Amino acid sequence: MVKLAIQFIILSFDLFLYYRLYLSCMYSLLQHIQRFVSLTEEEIQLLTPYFTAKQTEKKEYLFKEGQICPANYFVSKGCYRLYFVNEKGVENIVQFAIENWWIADYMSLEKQIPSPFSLQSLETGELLVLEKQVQEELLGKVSKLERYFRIIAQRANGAAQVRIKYISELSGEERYVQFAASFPEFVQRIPQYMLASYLGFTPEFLSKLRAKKR
Amino acid sequence: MVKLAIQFIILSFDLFLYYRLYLSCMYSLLQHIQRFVSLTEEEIQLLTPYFTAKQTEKKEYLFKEGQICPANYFVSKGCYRLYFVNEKGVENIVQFAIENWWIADYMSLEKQIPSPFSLQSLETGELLVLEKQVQEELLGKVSKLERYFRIIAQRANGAAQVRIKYISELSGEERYVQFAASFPEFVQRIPQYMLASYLGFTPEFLSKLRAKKR
DNA sequence: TACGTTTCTTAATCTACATTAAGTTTTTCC
DNA sequence: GGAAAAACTTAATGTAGATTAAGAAACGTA
Repeated sequence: MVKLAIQFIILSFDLFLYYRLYLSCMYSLLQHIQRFVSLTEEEIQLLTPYFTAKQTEKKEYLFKEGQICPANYFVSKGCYRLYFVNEKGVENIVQFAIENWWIADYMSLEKQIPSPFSLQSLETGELLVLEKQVQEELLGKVSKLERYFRIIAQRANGAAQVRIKYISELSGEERYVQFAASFPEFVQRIPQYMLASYLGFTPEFLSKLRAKKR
Repeated sequence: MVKLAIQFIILSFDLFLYYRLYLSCMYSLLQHIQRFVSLTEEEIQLLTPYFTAKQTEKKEYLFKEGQICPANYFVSKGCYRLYFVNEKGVENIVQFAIENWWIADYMSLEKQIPSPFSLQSLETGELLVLEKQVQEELLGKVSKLERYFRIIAQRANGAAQVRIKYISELSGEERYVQFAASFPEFVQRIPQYMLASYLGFTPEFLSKLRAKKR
C-alpha cells in the first residue's frame, strides 16, 4: 500500500511537471501566434490539445540523419541546431533556432522522405511538437492557423533569400563581423566552432579573425 | 467618325489580347492551385478578379534594387531571375523562376522595405501579379488560399535549406555537374554566365569546367 | 550586311580560406 | 580533484576558385 501511494505521488508529480512545462510552452506559442493572427477564446481552446510539450537535454537529438523529420518544432526555451555531416565527417550547421522560432527539415517533413540533416539541442530546452498529421488535423479545426503558418513560412523564405545573398556577397570575415555585431549575445551563447560552421568557415579561421580583432 | 471606329477596333483588339493572356495565365494558376487545394466553382469565381495578368519583354524589370517589391508573381510562361549587384558591380543571381513558380523578394514584400534585389525577365514571359494588399483582401475572401500559399512557402523553405546544404557541401564543380544532370534543358535555356552566377562561381571558371567535360 | 554589344573562352597570376599538425585552455564527468 | 574530452589557438603549407587581361564567337540592330 505504501508503494502504491508513493507511485501515485510520483505520477502526480510527473504530471505536475509536465503540466508546468506545457503551460510555459503554450504561453510562448500563443504570444507568438497573436503577433500575427488574433484568436478567440474558443479557438485557443480548440488548438491546445494538438500540441505536445517536450523538454530536451543538452545534446539530445530530435531526429537524426536518415530518419524522416517527425514534426515541426516551436522553441519555447533553449537553442537548437539543424546540421549535416559532409563526406569528410565535418559537421555543417545550416540553421539555429532559439526562443520563438520554428525549426524542422521542411523538405523531409513535407515529402516524408529521410532527412540528410540532424536536429540537436545545444542546451537544456523546451519545445512544442507538432507532427505533420496532427498539424493537418489542427488546421482543419482552426483554419486561421493556416495564415499564421503561411506568414511564418514566408518570413523564413525571405530570410533564406537574404542568407544566400550574404553567402554570395560577403567574405567569411565580413560575415563574422556583421553577425557578431547583429547578434552579440547569441555569439556568446554557442561554441565558437559552431559559429564558424554556421558562417561557413573553419574554427581555425575563426580563431585567426578573433585574434585579429583584439 | 472613321477615326473613332478605328480606335474602337484597336481598343477591342487590345482587350481581346489581354483577355487571352489573362485566361492563359489563370488557367496555369488554377491548375497549380488544385494540385494542393481543391476549389469550388464559387471559390474560383471569387478569386479571379484579384489577379492581374502581365506580359513582359526580355530584360524587362518587375522591380529594381531600392524599390519595394510590389507584388508576388506567378510565372505562367517564361523565365525570370532575382539578383543583386555586389560592391564590385558583379551580378549575383539568388533565384530563377520558370513556369508554375512564384517569385518575389519575400523580405521586402513582407516588411515593405526597399529591396536589395532586382527581378528581371530573361525572355518574353507571362505572369500573374498579386500585390500584397490585394493578397490580403483575396485571402479574406477565399481563405482556402492561405493553405495554398502556406504549402508553397513551406516547400520553398525546404528547398532553401537544401540549397544552403549544397552550397556548403559541394565544390563549385560538383554543383555544376549535379545541376546540369538534374536540369539539362534549363541549362540550355539560360546564358552560361547566369548559370555560373547562380551556382556561385565566375563565368571563366564555368568555361574551364565545360572544357574539361568535353 | 556591318558594326557594336554580349557572351564565351583561354591562360597566367593571385588570394581567401582550407588543411595539417600541434599545443594550450576549458569543460565535463566519475 | 584528476583525467579525459572538448574547445580554442597558432602557424606553415596547400588549393579551389577569383582576378586580370585578352581574344574569339555569337547575337542584335539599324
